[in-house]
Amino acid sequence: MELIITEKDNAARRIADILSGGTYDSSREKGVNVYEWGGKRCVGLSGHVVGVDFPAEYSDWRDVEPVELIDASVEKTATKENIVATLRILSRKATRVTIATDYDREGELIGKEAYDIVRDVDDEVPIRRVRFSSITENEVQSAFDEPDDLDFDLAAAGEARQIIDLIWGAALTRFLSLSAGQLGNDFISVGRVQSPTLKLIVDREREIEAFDPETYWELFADLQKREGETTPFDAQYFYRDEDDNEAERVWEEAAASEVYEILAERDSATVVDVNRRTRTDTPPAPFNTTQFIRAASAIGYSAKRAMSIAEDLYTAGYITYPRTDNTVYPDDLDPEELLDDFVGHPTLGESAESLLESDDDIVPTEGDEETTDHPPIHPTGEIPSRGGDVSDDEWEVYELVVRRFYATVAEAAIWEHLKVVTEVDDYRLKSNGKRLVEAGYHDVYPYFNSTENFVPGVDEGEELDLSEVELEEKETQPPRRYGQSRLIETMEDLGIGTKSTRHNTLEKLYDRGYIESDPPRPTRLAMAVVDAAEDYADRVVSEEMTAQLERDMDAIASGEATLQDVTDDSREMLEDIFASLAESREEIGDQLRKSLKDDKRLGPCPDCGEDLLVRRSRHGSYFVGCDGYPDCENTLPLPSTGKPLIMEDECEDHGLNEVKMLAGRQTFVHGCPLCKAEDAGEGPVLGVCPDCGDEHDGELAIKTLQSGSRLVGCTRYPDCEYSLPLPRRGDIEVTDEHCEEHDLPELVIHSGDEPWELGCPICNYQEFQARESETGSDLEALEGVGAKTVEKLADAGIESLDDLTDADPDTIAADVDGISAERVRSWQAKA
DNA sequence: GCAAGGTC
Repeated sequence: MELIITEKDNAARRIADILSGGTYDSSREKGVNVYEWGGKRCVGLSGHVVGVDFPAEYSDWRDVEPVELIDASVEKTATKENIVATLRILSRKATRVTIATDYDREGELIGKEAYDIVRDVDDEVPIRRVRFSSITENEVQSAFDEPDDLDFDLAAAGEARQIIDLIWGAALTRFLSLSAGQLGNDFISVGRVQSPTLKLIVDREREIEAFDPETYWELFADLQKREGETTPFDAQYFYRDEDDNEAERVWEEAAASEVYEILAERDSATVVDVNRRTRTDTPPAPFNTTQFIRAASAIGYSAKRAMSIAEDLYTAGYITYPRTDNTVYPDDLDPEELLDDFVGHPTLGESAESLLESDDDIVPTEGDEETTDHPPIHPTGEIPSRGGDVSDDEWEVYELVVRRFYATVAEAAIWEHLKVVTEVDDYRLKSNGKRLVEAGYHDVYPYFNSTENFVPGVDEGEELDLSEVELEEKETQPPRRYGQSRLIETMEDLGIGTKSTRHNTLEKLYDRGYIESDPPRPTRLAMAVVDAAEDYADRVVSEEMTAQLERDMDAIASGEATLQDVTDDSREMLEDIFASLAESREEIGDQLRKSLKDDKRLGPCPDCGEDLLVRRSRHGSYFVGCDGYPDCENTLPLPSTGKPLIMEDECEDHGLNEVKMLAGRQTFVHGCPLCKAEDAGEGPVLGVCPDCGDEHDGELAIKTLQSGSRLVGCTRYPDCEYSLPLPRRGDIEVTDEHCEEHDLPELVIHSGDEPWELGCPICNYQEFQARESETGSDLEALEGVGAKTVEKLADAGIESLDDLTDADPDTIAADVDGISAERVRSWQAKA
């Protein structure tokens, strides 16, 4: 019995299909698919099934000095126990083992992990390795015809990376977290990839903060031919600067006005130069992961969402593997054959047909990167049905992948650029026109900007009408923040992270409270962490650490160095860092704590002048409290939905930062909490609060929230969160009748023609609850939905079955971890 | 409860 081991289930199934000619049987062993045919079994791992970690005695952060981690042993433990167990069982029956993991460094390491598991069971069975860069009949067959051995040096290079990342990451993360007293969920993390990425964002923010805008002026006018093509076109004033370059910006107002006065007086300009040239606009290269994310982001998908959709499309068999560095199609991809699959399709067919009609041979474009891992992302030829197999969003991303493939086999586009220079007295104007002469690939790939800019044909010496002269005052702008896809591209350029992890790294920075919003903006904590790292552990925020590691890994892979050499050197370097870090522990901790507080600061407390901070109550709800507490007890409420984000805008009346509530698609701007509190106001007091009245004299009052909805709540909110619901509409009348049981006035609601008696608000609520529990309605009633899921959904703004049925499953899946669009759809069907 | 790298 031969056992074939692949990196993932999907690959296992496809290899079984190819090698068995479609005759394999599949079964499940401990939840793992096993494919079997004629004396062979094939099983897929799930990437790494073992991971590195320190022994258990190092696990309590408070018991261990971070520096001790440097020399702690590093163990491998199973992280996917069912797969490891299955592998052990299958190995016992194997007479030969073939490792068929992905053809890259990490694949070699994953293969070595499988090798160790097999060897642990059987130290004799022959183990061989096959390598192929795409799972196609030809590649797989020839790989199995010429098997090779596992490359232990290459795997060791990967292991060195694991060890170095763990030791540096864990030791420095624990050091910073301990120094700032941030244990538990809010630890302060550092790592070889996340920290240089964070530094990119922080450095840009520093530039923005240091930016000093300068005023300048630009002049524009309209020109028009006197006969023929008389549509007006734009012209802009320019001059020659000291270096004899063309410049449009005028830095002195007086100079700008002088030009303006002259131009405004004149009504004609003379053409002094006409320059026409054509430019070839070559079609884009095939998609690797980074370029795919970039293109998807241009049509409105976040990196996370784009990858999640791509993974779904891949799993369903519509596109190839979405994690790849490769931008060169493999030889066995036949573009004509793939185009043929789309012929006749109602929306994708026409483009494919036009490409097939071309007389020239189809030669796909190539990017700079050619790797052995996987082919560039392209459609498989299996076409999903829109609205049936895939949602609208998934279709949009699928179409992008299809059209990108079209673009790579399409003709270049041709542009004609026309530059016209005109003269008015001594002043010059220029007009830049561009026209798409041959649309080429733009016809099949409409995602790039192909707008034309009209400038008519003119002759030198021709007189043109001049009108609409305008002088515009402008300011130089600070550099723009990096967008998510720009960050991922920059990471790739710097060589940090991998195709599979870059987008996750950004998510991690969000989770750790280092960045907020989109495009990401760093928090004060992020700036303090980068500051501290720059001062004491510069390596960990520099891309140079990865560059050095890559060199070291190459040395291990080529046999010039050993894993031991490299990890020893790295440990020594970290020892040095800790030597200087130790003395500054308190100073660093102070700085981090201060920035943590800065991230919560809204502005001055109107009562005492200390800082108002966003805080969290014991019950988990957010509110605004004073830093002067307990001397100052000033508090302000925040809405109960979502997580507060402090915005840059400040309230003019109170000098407080405005607050935005992040709740997935129900995200909204709350504004200045003090303004809101003043607007909302408290209505009449009804009676004693049943929760805290005895102890703290809390009273129940009718309150109007910023959303316009009303409730009966305790005057001591947020310290006391007791509340009762009130109807959305109608005027509330407080009657003289009192409920004997609760000693509260009965309420009457006036809306429409008939007033209705709500009665005592407590009785009313109890009756409501009784009805609720009878019908057993709402989210928890759904099968497979527990309290935890309800909580997750609430964070995304889904609080009832009604919300759920109205929501878009894909958006929910993108917003909430661990909930798939598929699951949401099944709930919607049941609801 | 630390990293980064696979994969879902």
